[in-house]
Amino acid sequence: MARQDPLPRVQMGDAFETEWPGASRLATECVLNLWVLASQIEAASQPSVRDAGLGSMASFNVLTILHGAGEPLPPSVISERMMVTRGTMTGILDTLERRGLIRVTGHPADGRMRLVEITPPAFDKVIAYRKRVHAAERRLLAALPKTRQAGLLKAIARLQMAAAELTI
Amino acid sequence: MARQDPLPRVQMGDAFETEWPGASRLATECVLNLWVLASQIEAASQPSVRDAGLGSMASFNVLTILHGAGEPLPPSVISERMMVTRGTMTGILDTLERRGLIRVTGHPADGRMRLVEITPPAFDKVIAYRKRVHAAERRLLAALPKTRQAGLLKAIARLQMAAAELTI
DNA sequence: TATTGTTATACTCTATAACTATA
DNA sequence: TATAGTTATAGAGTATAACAATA
Repeated sequence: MARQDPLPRVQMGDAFETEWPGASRLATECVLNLWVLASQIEAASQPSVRDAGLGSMASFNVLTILHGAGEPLPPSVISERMMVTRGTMTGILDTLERRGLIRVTGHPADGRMRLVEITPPAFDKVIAYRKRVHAAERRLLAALPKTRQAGLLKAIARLQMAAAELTI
Repeated sequence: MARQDPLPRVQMGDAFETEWPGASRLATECVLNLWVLASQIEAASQPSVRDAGLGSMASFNVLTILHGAGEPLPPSVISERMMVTRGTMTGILDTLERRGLIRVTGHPADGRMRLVEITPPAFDKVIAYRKRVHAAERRLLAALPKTRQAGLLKAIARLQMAAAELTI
């Protein structure tokens, strides 16, 4: 009787838990293979983001945040959501502006702030690209039955909560 | 009766599937929150890798590959496993050598190749760091009962197989 | 001819620290 | 004083393309 379950990419040896006292083989394999899967998805995304005229992943993240917000945002808000410094954000926004993907204006109420706005061409590109992304997401998750998808999402939600206090 | 299940960080609106024909809300939420979780883990790892004297994430990946291989490897093998070009690998190895974490020697059989070896101090640092990592992995996964952990790993394995052919 | 590694070049992202302008 | 943004500086990682050495 042959094995039917697929094997994860990264597997620890049988002696893992004796070699590493205090470690859990199952936990380590979960984390490592989660990271491998995320890398696979990012590797598939990166070229397509570039080909769609949306620049790099960091640039695309800014556009996604602006698109999701539905309104112009100040750089400080974007830098907080992306967990980068304000200085880093200035550089990313410079790149985006040079490519014509955003427009930066002054804040009407607070002279210290600026407002970042997605341009119409960039908006259209984001729409077109998201169509392809959502279709790809559906194809990918089709590897799991719906009930397993729901279970996966629930597990991820629990891990997100735990990861918020994770220290290494 | 209050809700007990944790909610994922990223949630699509109720109208998602009508706004994006061909999309699956569940699939999109799975992929996005998987990416958020991976980002959380990476954000927690990055400073600790640096503090452990192991440089950046790319440097640490090289050391992990060498540590796991248990023998010196040529740069071309490492660059393939990390999915970066040979030119990029030259730069990463330069950084590692400057920090005294690797040693590079000539290949005894093929004059075109070189062999990259982890240094004893780097080896010790990797051991010490992995102890902490494996303990953190166990703490993180403790958010799920063992049977859920096993189900998660199986789901990840299936998605890895599907992701290998993913095009966006 | 094919492969391995290096170099030159360029770009993006990243952080820290000092600075200006505004609140 | 505190906040928002920019600039200067530095460094890491990334790719492409051309190149030398070796197989």
